[in-house]
Amino acid sequence: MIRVSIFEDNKHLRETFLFLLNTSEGFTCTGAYADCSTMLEDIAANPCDVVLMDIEMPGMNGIEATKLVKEHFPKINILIQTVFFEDEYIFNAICAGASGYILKSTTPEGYLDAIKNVQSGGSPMTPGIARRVLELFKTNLQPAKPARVYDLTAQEKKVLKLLVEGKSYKMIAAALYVSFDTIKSHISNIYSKLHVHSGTEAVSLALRNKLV
Amino acid sequence: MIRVSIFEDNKHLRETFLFLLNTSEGFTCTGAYADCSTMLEDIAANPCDVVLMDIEMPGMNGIEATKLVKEHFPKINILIQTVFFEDEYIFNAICAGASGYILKSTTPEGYLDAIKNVQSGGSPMTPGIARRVLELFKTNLQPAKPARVYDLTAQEKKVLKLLVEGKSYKMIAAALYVSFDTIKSHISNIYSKLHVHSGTEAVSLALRNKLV
DNA sequence: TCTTTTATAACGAAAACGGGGGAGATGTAA
DNA sequence: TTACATCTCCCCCGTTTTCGTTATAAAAGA
Repeated sequence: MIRVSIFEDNKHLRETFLFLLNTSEGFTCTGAYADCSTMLEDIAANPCDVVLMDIEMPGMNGIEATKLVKEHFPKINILIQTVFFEDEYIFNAICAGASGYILKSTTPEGYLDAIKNVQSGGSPMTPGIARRVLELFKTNLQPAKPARVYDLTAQEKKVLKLLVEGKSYKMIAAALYVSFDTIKSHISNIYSKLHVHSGTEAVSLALRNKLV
Repeated sequence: MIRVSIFEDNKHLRETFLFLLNTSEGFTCTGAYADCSTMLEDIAANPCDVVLMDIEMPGMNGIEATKLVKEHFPKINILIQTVFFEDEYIFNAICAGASGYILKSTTPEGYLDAIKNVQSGGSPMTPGIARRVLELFKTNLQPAKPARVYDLTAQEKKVLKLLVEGKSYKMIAAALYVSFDTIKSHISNIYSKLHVHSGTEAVSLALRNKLV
């Protein structure tokens, strides 16, 4: 039995979902709300597994609400449903922690499938949405990696990592249980391998090239 | 009629797909190949709408192949199918231009649905894969990341930028046409605003939070 | 108007850093 | 075996950075 909470400002739609869930095998609706003003209390009072979240709502919108729910109830799977097919929304919804994103043009069976899907660890998306997600993924996250290793040894990588964390030579020495001079020696070697001449340069290069 | 090319090294699977496609309404298989050695010529000789691509193949792997196909035939939709449920593969496949990613555990009907889906502009993904994609999306691509501005002034931002580029105080002073002591002063202010106590820490924080 | 912020600049001292050399103890590869 | 690389440590030396404090003029805000 999947417990679902509904946040949807349109009365007709909200009651349609409520009816659909309560008359379908394996689903139960634990709450249907018109806005998110008392959302956290509502969910706390009526626990659920999945939240069906509208984006466009008076007061707090569905994306902000998603973020909040995820902060307080990280285990709840949130299924966004909207009429908006826009990158900005998709992008923000995903980053807010939504696990699925479907359009309101979805059929009732599609809704139930999506809820089942999201609850079993999937991420249902209207086909076109999924394509947009991949496009966003590709364009925003291009090169994957230059993957150059610069031939740093294991110890040197540890030292570089600590350096990137802002540690001083002294602190790095303490952290690795070796002497100050050993760290100096390692760092000197790191600099020559990375072709840099200062800690700031090394950190910059390391972070830009994802060496750490 | 959706024209499909198959790249799959397993003979049994390859022939199964071939049979499935040629006996299903609305599909036709224009070629079934065991490797990608002559892939571009194969596709040029037998045009298709969708490529069903295996990842693990002798010689060129499916991800490299995907990249190549997309370069030469950008309109072809590529559906990756594999036994591997690994972030690294998913990530690279998407970046290579794949439009769908399904596991080989998918049913025959699932395959046909996926092919139809990918051809009509969707991005079919095995439920768990979709979830992984969203996770990767979220972790690799923090939302625009305004986060905190730390109230750095314009001049301080310039100084920080130069610091991140690995410049020394002296070089920064020269670059901004001010005195060495002025830079000392700015950097001191930057550190206190950023709550750091060294250049490496400042650079690290600046890059991580995309302040520059 | 008065106050605050910003950018500029200076001095001094302690701490940290960067570069140079050398050297012994490993373990592995040729 | 002889190399080679790695990790460890030490010394010296000069430079750079960090952290104080102080101060002035300009700009912006109340």
